[in-house]
Amino acid sequence: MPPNASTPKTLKDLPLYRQISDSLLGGIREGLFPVGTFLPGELDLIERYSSSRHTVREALRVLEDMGIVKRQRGRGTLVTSTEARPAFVQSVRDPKELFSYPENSTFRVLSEGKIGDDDRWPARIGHDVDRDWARISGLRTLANGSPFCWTDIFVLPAYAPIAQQLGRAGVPVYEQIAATYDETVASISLEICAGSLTGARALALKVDEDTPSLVLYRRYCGNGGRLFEVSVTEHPAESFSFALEFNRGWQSAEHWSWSK
Amino acid sequence: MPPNASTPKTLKDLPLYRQISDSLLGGIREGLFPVGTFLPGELDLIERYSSSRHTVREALRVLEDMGIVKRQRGRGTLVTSTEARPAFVQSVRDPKELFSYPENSTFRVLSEGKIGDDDRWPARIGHDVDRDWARISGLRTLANGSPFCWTDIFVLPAYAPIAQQLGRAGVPVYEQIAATYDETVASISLEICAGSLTGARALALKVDEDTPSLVLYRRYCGNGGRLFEVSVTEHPAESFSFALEFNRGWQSAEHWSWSK
DNA sequence: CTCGGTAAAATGTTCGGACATTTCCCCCAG
DNA sequence: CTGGGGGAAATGTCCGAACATTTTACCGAG
Repeated sequence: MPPNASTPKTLKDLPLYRQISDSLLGGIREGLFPVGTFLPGELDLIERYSSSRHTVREALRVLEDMGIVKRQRGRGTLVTSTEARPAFVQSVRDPKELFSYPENSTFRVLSEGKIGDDDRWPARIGHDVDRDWARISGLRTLANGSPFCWTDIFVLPAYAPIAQQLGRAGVPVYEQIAATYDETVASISLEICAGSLTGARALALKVDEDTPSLVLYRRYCGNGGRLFEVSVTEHPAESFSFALEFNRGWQSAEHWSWSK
Repeated sequence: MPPNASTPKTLKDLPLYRQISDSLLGGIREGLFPVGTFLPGELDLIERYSSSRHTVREALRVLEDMGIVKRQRGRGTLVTSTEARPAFVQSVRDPKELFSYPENSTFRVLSEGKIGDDDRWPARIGHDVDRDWARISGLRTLANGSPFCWTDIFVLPAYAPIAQQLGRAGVPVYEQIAATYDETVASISLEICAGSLTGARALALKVDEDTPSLVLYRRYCGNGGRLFEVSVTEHPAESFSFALEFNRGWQSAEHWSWSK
């Protein structure tokens, strides 16, 4: 427990419009502005927070993007929810962040297989890589109890040396692998990070913990957007987003079975 | 074919920032600003469009929300895609819009059943309604080839008279049904519209075309947000969003089987 | 050649003001 | 009681300006 319990972890100097949106969200959750009612008008909020209209509107826009309120011209700002719509599109700079998920997230192993066994993976995958790929697992991710995306995880133990190198430098390995997969498809991104699996993930994938591996995440989110923009390198511009051809039948029920 | 082919359907007077974002998007698609390059700086755009920075930034925000560009402080505005991330969260005022999907959308029937046969539907559903519910079908919706959401469609032929009434007035029927389902769960919305199914949908649901029916759409999108806010009434504030309890196992593979 | 600092460039944040458009509600005429 | 008009209220659009923060690139000292 931190010494000063009342201060959030990163209070710092949040922008004013973020402070206002946080304040309003707090009021919504405390029942000050119940769902179904309208928030005070913008001019009212300007007085309450001694701010400008632009800043207040920016705060309201944050809440709207979160799915908390819905603004309607001529009517007002309607409170529609107390919980934010999960924002899964985010950028990560550190591979560790790939393992951080929203709270209350759980994972379930749906299926396992070996690359090549599966009609999901057409000939596009290089045959040399094919031999080394060890394991595929489809994970269904549940955020707050609701499924929101699928994650296919490929572990390449044979690439352990490269993985260690990737942990430090990154770029060369990326380019090496990027050359293999040079086709890009929207809304599917292939993500790479080096590390070792631990805990539930290692158990699910039946990989020894702490075994250095090159892990490729292929994520698909129903929203159609890239779930992550991986920037393990120091230069975010070089974040790779090469992708596999998306087999439209890849999620047919034959492939998915609950392991319970 | 329209008489004047070059004019969009609703040119009207788009806001300036929308005109700018459209112009920039056009340039991106024409190759003026290829994916991976940076857009001109904001000050540059201000000169090009003889506008203010606020308006230019608003235009860039539109593109960012579309997933076309990614803005990075201190670096610039990076072009990341030529195609917009599907924006499925929208409001509809006319029930007919519920039938309008993004272009290139297709539907596949995944399973059929009768309400009550399924553990997905707990006792929360009133038994009187239970008898009248005729058909359930789960549709997987593919937008531009990518699955993005599931739609459960319930057709209630027994409600045909009410459906016709709903087609005109709307509100009373809403209230009548809303009284039955009074619990609200986030991210799941039950949507109602009256009409008749035609074409592929009628075929998929094995319902005669043009049979007046009360159709309930229960949509779930991986994004966690309501897919539609249905406002068939004249007062959007009364748009109904009552919902069913979300059974977390409802998408287990046992229930989903491809019909091919 | 490497490291460090510094300046330039780009987006982010904030303020102030003005007018446009939509919605809602009251009131009055019929 | 019904319909329409008009005003009030609320959000949307747009302009101008200033400073803050981050990133990049350059350049000089060692």
